[in-house]
Amino acid sequence: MRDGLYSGVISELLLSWYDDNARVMPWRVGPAERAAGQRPDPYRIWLSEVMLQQTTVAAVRDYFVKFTTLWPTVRDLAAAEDAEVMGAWAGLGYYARARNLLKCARAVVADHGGAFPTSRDGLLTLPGIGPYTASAIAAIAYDEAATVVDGNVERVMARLHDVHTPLPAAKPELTALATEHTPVERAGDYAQSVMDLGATICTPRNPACGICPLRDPCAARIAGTAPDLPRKTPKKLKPTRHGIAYVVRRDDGAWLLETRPPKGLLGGMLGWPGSDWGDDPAPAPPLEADWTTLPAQALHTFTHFHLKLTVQTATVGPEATANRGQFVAQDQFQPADLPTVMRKVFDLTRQEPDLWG
DNA sequence: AACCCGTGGAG
DNA sequence: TCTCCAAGGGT
Repeated sequence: MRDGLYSGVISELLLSWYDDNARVMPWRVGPAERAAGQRPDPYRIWLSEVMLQQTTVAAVRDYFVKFTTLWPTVRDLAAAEDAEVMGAWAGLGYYARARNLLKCARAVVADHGGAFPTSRDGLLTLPGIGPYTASAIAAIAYDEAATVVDGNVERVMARLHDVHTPLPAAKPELTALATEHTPVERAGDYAQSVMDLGATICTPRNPACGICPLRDPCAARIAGTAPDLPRKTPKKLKPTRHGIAYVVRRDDGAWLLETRPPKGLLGGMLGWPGSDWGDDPAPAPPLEADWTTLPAQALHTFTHFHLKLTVQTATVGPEATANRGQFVAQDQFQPADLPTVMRKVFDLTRQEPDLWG
């Protein structure tokens, strides 16, 4: 072991800290329930871990409660309609997760008798479960000594060992270090302890080294480099794309909406018909109408580009037919089912009091 | 391997 | 305001 940091020392410090400081979350089994012999439900662990991919605990909490209330078991989820699940996921982002969530639930029911595989390798075969999530479920739900490597673990390892290699090149090195520290016993608690530490003490900015359980062995704290680690290769700047969104309302109150193609950006989600998004896309109105252009644009930033959407509106008669999408009755449309950029478009139309007559 | 894929909060 | 970024996976 490099740096003289024996794995047992680190995991013991972290587990001891975790026993007193574990955060309370709806998907966690607390100490009292654990003492009573209760084990984590693999379905709930899986659901929480998928929701937590690149997403904060605060953002996930309400969605987790909603999903487990609507669908208490993996069989319930597997039997749900696609549109129901996509609508329930709306607002949480990274919608491929929701598509894979359904695929995975249905695979668990169809191919595994309704029970999740109990090993990391078995979990890895399922859609939406990658190296991190497979390790997390195996460790937390089944006590397998799998090593969990997420952004928190990478940051803690980079600081503990003062690794200056920038990410993502440093990933193999940080993974190896994390593996050396993973204990055979309580691997699930250990994994959660590192992630809790990263979320509350070993934070990206202004780490609280003074109260850190690893302050003594931490090489970066000793070197004074902790706030600057991990280093990262600079990322590209985001271009700005433009587009037109068309909001059509029929006399009877119905809205013209479309389900977007199943792959790519916002795949499978509900949205307003529109042009392509690019440098100067061609207009693509879904029907012939007397269009009104709203004074304000909808502004939204995705992972890799900014978007400025011009919003055009029209009211049409009962006989109107569109070349795209379908009319949805007023009482069957809920703005909460829209991804955020589409909800912003909707909100802009609500700011025009005289718009719909 | 590099790129694609959302969102809201923190500073 | 703007940048960073959070319990990544798929392709």
